[in-house]
Amino acid sequence: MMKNNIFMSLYKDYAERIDDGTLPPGSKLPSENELAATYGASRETVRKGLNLLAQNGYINKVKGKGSFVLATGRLKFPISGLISYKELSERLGKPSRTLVYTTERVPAGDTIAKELQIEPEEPVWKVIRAREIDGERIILDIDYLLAEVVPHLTEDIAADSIYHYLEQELQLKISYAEKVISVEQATEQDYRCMDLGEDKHVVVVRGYVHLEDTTLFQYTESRHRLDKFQFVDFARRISREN
Amino acid sequence: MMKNNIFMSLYKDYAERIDDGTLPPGSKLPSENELAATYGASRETVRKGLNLLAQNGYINKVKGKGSFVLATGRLKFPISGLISYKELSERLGKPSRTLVYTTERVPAGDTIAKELQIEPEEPVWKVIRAREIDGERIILDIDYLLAEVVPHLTEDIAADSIYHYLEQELQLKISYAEKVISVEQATEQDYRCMDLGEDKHVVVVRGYVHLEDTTLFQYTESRHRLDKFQFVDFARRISREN
DNA sequence: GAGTGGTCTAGACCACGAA
DNA sequence: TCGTGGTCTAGACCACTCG
Repeated sequence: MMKNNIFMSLYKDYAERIDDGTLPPGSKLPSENELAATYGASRETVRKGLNLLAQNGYINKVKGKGSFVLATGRLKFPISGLISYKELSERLGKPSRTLVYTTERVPAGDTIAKELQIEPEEPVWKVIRAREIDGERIILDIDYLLAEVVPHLTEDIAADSIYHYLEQELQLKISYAEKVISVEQATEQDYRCMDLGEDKHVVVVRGYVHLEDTTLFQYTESRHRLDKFQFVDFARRISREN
Repeated sequence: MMKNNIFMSLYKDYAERIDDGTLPPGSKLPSENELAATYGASRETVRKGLNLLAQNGYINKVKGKGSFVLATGRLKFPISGLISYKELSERLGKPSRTLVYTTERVPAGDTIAKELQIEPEEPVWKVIRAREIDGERIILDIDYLLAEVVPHLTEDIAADSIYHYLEQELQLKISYAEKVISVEQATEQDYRCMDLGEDKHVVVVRGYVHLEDTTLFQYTESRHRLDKFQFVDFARRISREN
């Protein structure tokens, strides 16, 4: 059951030590040769792990000098990338609650069918949840999942973590997602299900989630209150040499 | 002068063919062994190039089947990642113009000194530019660059591309950036320098850009009109084994 | 079973930084 | 010069898909 990738072990070892502050920003990691020795692995394998750390903003590699821990983690508590709300809130460690408004199996309908690229009659699971932080309903998540892929769903699962259920119970392999962030007029539903102030707008994060075989199986609208919305992105520059 | 990385050539070859539609979504790429043969390279080297394509949302790799072109590119015209406005507008192909309001060398001042983690007296270049698309000033970019790193700057450079100047002329190695997206009240300056409608808010993208040696040398505020703002993100799920 | 991608190895040569 | 990371190789074994 355990996965024994050496490079993934190395990645997790160091990601953890950097996250919890054992390795403070500016620290120097052991050289690739040293790591190869301590992990009993080849240098190329060590490099795979280190490159993963670099991509995710944990370290910076400098030719001739070594690998160094970045300070990014300090303000990394918000998030980019493909992560579930449960995983996120666990990292934040803030008092947080999920209110489930809807968990029902319905035909997709024209609008959603277009987003999921299916027929309007096709059955989907429709889940509506509000995320309450510090006593205010800040985020409204509206999820649509292909019923063909996810045959069963309950309010209890929706209240906990749908992703956890999909990956652990159904053994689905979630591969990648496209997200589009924009700002739109608040709807009637937004006013009803969230604690909006006077703002007429909400930030909308649309997510299109795909399985390993590229099946588009989930469409999500995550609607955020303007004043509480924040999105953090870490980006490396691709070399522009000719 | 030319950089001859084999894996980078492969990446650029296929990125281009996917961008321009020569390879439509769903197409199957040659197998890794075939690519190794045609590029006269080892399989590991080919895999480096393919993994880059996968990370950037061009392809999806499936064990036992092959690598396939994703449809993501179709709605990829907006952007995530670390890319200059000039590179972006060239991809979009829309009529676009840059208005330079300010190009001056000044002491950082308290606010900017804090963002750039320097002393308030330290000199910085302050550049203010509006981006006009379809005849409307949609984006207001306010850049601060360490004068110690960038000794000279002109309005002509600001009107063209600062990044191009930094990388090509000054040979600076831009490595990574953190971006934070949020929504804030529009300022007096926003109203003066942009064509805002009735909206009281703007989307603010703060960027902290670092060199290879992790020097923080640029702080940017990119202020966008609500109704024109869009941010696209491609994310792969990190395996959650264990 | 043949073909595919995923992981790993034990070497090699290079470019860069520091002493 | 020596240690560092960057690139590359030629092979190996595995897990998966498909006919």
